Amino acid sequence: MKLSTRTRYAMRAVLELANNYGKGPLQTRVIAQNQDISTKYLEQIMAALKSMGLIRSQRGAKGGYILANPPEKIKLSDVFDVFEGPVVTVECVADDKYCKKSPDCIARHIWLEVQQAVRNVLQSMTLQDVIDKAKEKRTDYQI
Amino acid sequence: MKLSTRTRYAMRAVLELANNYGKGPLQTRVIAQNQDISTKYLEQIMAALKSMGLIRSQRGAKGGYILANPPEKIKLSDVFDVFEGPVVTVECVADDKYCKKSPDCIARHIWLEVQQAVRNVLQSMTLQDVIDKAKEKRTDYQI
DNA sequence: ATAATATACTACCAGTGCAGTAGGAATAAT
DNA sequence: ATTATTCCTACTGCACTGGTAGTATATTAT
Repeated sequence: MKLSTRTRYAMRAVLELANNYGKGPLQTRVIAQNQDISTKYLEQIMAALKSMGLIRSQRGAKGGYILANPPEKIKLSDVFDVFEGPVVTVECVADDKYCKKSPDCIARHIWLEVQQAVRNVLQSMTLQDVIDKAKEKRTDYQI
Repeated sequence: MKLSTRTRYAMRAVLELANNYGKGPLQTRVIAQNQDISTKYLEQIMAALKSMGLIRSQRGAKGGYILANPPEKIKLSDVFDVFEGPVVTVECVADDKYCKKSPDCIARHIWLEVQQAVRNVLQSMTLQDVIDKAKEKRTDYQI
């Protein structure tokens, strides 16, 4: 049970955008440099984030990306779901018709609890919350 | 973020063993039939569970598998870790030397919280707890 | 002994997703 | 026109997943 680099990079990228919110577009190249990621790879990740409506783009010189909504309106689960999907554990948890045993299934109940725990964490935090926490921790905070 | 069938099948298998605890060994074939899994595939899963010391085997006719410890001594996380590993989210959460940024890293903190949430659920429940919960729910409980 | 039953071990395989690399086209600012 | 940037598409190596298959070995029952 491991996160993909896509998800990790996406989270860092939107956190950078959140940190830069209100200061104009931020370029993929800059984010990639800050995070030490392949620019070309990050490009694809940004495209996915855009297609999900999480970020907006500005093409051409001095272009880049900005958050589609203010950082306090974006939950971490919104970012998480782009690549990890809404399903956290198994299909039958998301779709109770997936298996006829579902209603009585003990195993399903276990994974349901795990999933709820994860979603609780990610839905209860916004990008702004994370930025704030970092700022209060230290002035020269890193993302 | 999805569980492998290995983990799901493993959990169901040990729950069956827990349910059968004290009644002698249970065969792979029987479990596979109950759970509608390929017997050969389950064999490999059982082998892994054995190599991790979670279950014991009895070879030959009337053989099969039994739990290495009573069901109230086995946590769900013990089973989970066999295939999903101790790491739930990213390497840097398990090993703080993985990345030099770790101490100040905000992103890492997020995944750390997610991981804790998952482990809380799985470490707080034993196989016996799950069986008990199923029994109190209905008499003709299924695993 | 022998047959039947079960685990143990090893090899193999097709499909999928991951983690990129690469090249060029479209667009916007200077 | 030049430069900077997103956009789009294709490709690739590799590891993992989810199995299938065959054979060897151990144990029990007859």
